[in-house]
Amino acid sequence: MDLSIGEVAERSGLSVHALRFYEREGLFANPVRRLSNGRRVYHEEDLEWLAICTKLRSSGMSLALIRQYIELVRQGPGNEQERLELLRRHENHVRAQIAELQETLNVMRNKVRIYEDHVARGEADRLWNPTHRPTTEPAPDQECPRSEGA
Amino acid sequence: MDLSIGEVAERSGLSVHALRFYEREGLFANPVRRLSNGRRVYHEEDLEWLAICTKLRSSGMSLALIRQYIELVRQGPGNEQERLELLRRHENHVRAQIAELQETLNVMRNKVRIYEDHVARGEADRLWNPTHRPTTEPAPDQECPRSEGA
DNA sequence: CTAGAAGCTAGAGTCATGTCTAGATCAATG
DNA sequence: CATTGATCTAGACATGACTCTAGCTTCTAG
Repeated sequence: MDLSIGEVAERSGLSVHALRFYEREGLFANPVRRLSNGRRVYHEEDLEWLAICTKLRSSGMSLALIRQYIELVRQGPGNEQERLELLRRHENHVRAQIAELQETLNVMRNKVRIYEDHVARGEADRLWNPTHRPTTEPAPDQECPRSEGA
Repeated sequence: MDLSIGEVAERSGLSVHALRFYEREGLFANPVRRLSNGRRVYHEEDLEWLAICTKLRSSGMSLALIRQYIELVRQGPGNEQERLELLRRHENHVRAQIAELQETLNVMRNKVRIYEDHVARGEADRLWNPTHRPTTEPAPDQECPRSEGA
């Protein structure tokens, strides 16, 4: 079952532009074939790959890394070790991302509130006690207040 | 305790360029003050904010969104509802990211192997049975093979 | 007083990841 | 046969988030 670039675009969710771009970037395992009139022909396996590809992309794998991987695939059997290592590295990367995101959630829950209190108190402080700044310089090099100054 | 831009850069992990850039982009709650000689003065609370900021960034919050948030903070109390909503939206975004990353891990575990099998079989197929392609056109418009052709 | 480090501004450059345009070809249709 | 729509190529443009440069000032140490 042959597929045109338009069909692949529709089914993969990528634009035809992106598909041509991916091809230029060498992201297809099998170089995309052409009809005698120059038009690209895709097959189901390309869609499968694009689905994986999109998933990897959305997890933050760069096109450069995906290309590295697909280059190994293109070289054929024998380098499974390297492929695995590459994927493992990304897997670790993904795990780290997840951990960091979890932490960000905590930050958002706690720290942001605390920070807002800081700001609120800071504002109040400045409103009521504008003399708490000068520390580095005696007199002429004090900070010039911006909005409150004039 | 006043801090120069260099000190803040060192302690925040951001470059001095980035700090000036962030300022231009309006990412500081309190506009950065200057000494009479024009140099920026930062304080501990700026470092705290930058820490949060960096966390939000690393979780994929865009500078634009961070700016929206900090603008609400700048407007002072009264819009806590909006701030919360903004953070909640990002929180959901982060959750979605985590879910997607988990799924990506599964994909990497399973699908990639399967895909590689496909490719392997596909290659073998083509090597041993080069007649399985022509489907759309009778004869003159068959695909022109690329590497194997010549 | 002078050299070197650190700051300043405005604006140009970079990188990744696409998106869009122009101008041409080709296929199907009224 | 003319139009419409899908495709092609090469290359320009866009965006986000920085990064770097040029040219100048200012601080600090010797």
